[in-house]
Parts: sequence; C-alpha cells; structure tokens
Amino acid sequence: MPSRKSASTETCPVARSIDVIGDRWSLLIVRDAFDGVSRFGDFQRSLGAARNILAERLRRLVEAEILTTRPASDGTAYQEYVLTARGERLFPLVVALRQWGEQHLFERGEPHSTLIDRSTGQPVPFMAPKTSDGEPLEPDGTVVKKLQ
Amino acid sequence: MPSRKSASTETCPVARSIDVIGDRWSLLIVRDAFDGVSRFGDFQRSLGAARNILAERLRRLVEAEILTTRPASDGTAYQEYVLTARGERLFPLVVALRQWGEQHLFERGEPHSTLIDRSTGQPVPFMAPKTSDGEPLEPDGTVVKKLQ
DNA sequence: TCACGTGGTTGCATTTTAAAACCAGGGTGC
DNA sequence: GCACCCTGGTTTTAAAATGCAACCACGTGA
Repeated sequence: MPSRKSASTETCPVARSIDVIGDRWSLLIVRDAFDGVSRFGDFQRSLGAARNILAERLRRLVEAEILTTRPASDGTAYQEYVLTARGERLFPLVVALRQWGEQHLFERGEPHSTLIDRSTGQPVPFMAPKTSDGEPLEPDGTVVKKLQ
Repeated sequence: MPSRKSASTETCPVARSIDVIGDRWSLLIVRDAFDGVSRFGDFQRSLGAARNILAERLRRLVEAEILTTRPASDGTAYQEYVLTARGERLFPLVVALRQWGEQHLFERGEPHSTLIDRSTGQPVPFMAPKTSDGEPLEPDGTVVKKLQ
C-alpha cells in the first residue's frame, strides 16, 4: 500500500488515534499488556504474530509512548514492555471493544472471556457516554463541532 | 500477508471485534456514518480512500450488519449506507477513540474537532468504566476471566 | 439524446505482512 | 572456560492487501 498519509495533520482525534493504534496487532498487544503480558516471547506466543511484525509494532508503541521498556522484574538481564500512563488510558477503548464484541459477535450461550470487577467478582457494567447529568447519551444527541 | 486466521474461533471479544472493524478504514467509515455521511461518493471524498478499497469495506460492513443499504432519501434512485442498531452500538468505541486522541495526540492548544452534547452545547464528559456503584474502575481493579 | 454524475469493477504497481531461516548475546550446566 | 539452549530480535523471500488510474453501466438533467 503506497504512501500512507500520516494523520498528524488531521484535526479529527478519531483519525489520529487510528493512525497510532488502528492496525491489526497494536490493540491486541495493548490488550495483552493490560492482561499482564510484558515479555517479547510471551506476546509472540499469545498473539501468534510474526516476530518481525511484533518487533516493529512494539517499537512503534514505545515510540508513541504507549509502552515503555524496563529491565525485567524477574532478575534476568532481559527487558520487559509495560504500559505507560498514556497506554493505561487506553483502558476505556479496550473495554469498549470488548463490550461491543461480547454483545454482538457471540451467539447466545457461546462462551467468551469476561472482564471482572475484582472488588465484587461481578462483570464490569456496560460503559457508555453520558451527559454531564449522568443521562445516557445517544449518537443523535451529539454533534461533532468542527474547527475553522 | 498470507493466511489471515479468522478470529471467529477466538474466545476473546476484543480479538473478534478487531477482526471485524480493526482495520485502517472501517472505523473511519463508521465515524463518518455517525457524522451523517451515507453516500459512497461522500465517504470517498471525506476519507480519501481508494474506491475499490472503500467498496470492499462497505461490503464487509454491510455483511457484518454494521451498515445497511437503503434507497437514498433524496428521491434519486441511488442507495445510501446507514448504521444498523448494531452499528450504532459502536458509539462508545468511537467516543473512546476520540477522547483518547483528544487527550494524548494533540499539543496543548492545538485545534481539534470536539464531540458536543446537543442538549447543553457542552463537550461530552470523559467516558470510563465504572463499578456497579459508579466508582471509577482502573485496569488494576479488573481481571479477565478466561474460560475452560 | 447526449453529456455528466454516481457507484462501482478491473488491472497493475507498490507497500505491508507473513513465514522461516539466521544470528548475537545472556544464562546455565559442567 | 566451554558447550548448549533460551531470549529477542534481524534478514530474506513470498504472499497478500492497498493504492491508483482507467474503464464501465446506469441514472439524471439539459
């Protein structure tokens, strides 16, 4: 695919986000990172991605300051990849992906993994945009204000 | 890229979602659809995507029942693409992409489009996962329960 | 009816991705 | 110290996706 125009001049935040993490592997890497995966080999085994692609994506995510590297916590001289504060704020995005998938891509009764609230042991409630009064906000109730 | 393993056997909803909408254009198409775009030509002009790619993506999104086609509302014999109920439920995902992008991919003061609550004229509040008590839920406070 | 807009499809060049082989350095057993 | 394996990649080469431009069928509008 010739010439991927960088979205760094885009004024739409959705487009810029997709430019950074909107590919096949990056979001799955982030998902695994939330799940505690941190080593190259563990990502590779978990995702089944080609090693060169995985290496390139990890490099991009580090460049984008979504992941950072640090010495492995198990005492070996190897490094591990962990989420930065910016990466951790992708949590709502991963939850949104998960909740939409749960509701629309599985047959009724078909087994799937679930996100659990540790403090209660219950599934995390459905997340949706709200007004400042806490009322549910439908797409029709919003409008994108463009600039200029 | 040889043999993209379909994620239809995946038990992780995040992976299945990404399999359906996790490519460069699909989410931008959905974003435009939320923004009221519905005609092939309008998508093409808005996105700048190649026409064959756009056609293929629209076909996939219709197949996935995220978009549907119907006769154009302007009286012409052409068709338009509109979000289905399932597609509308991608709203939280698009909002999550937007809010993360707004907070992390723009310099302070750099202009960007904003999502406005029509009823108040104010920006839509930040959306994040909550416990059933309405308390903010951090990644550390959750765990993915795997099956089997 | 005749040109033009819409909504595509087709063919070809370019770029990404994938798979597998290779390799360097750290760690381990002896 | 020396063989040998594990980790974390890089390099090659092939396959697939993407982009671009040309083409085309049908509606529409003058």
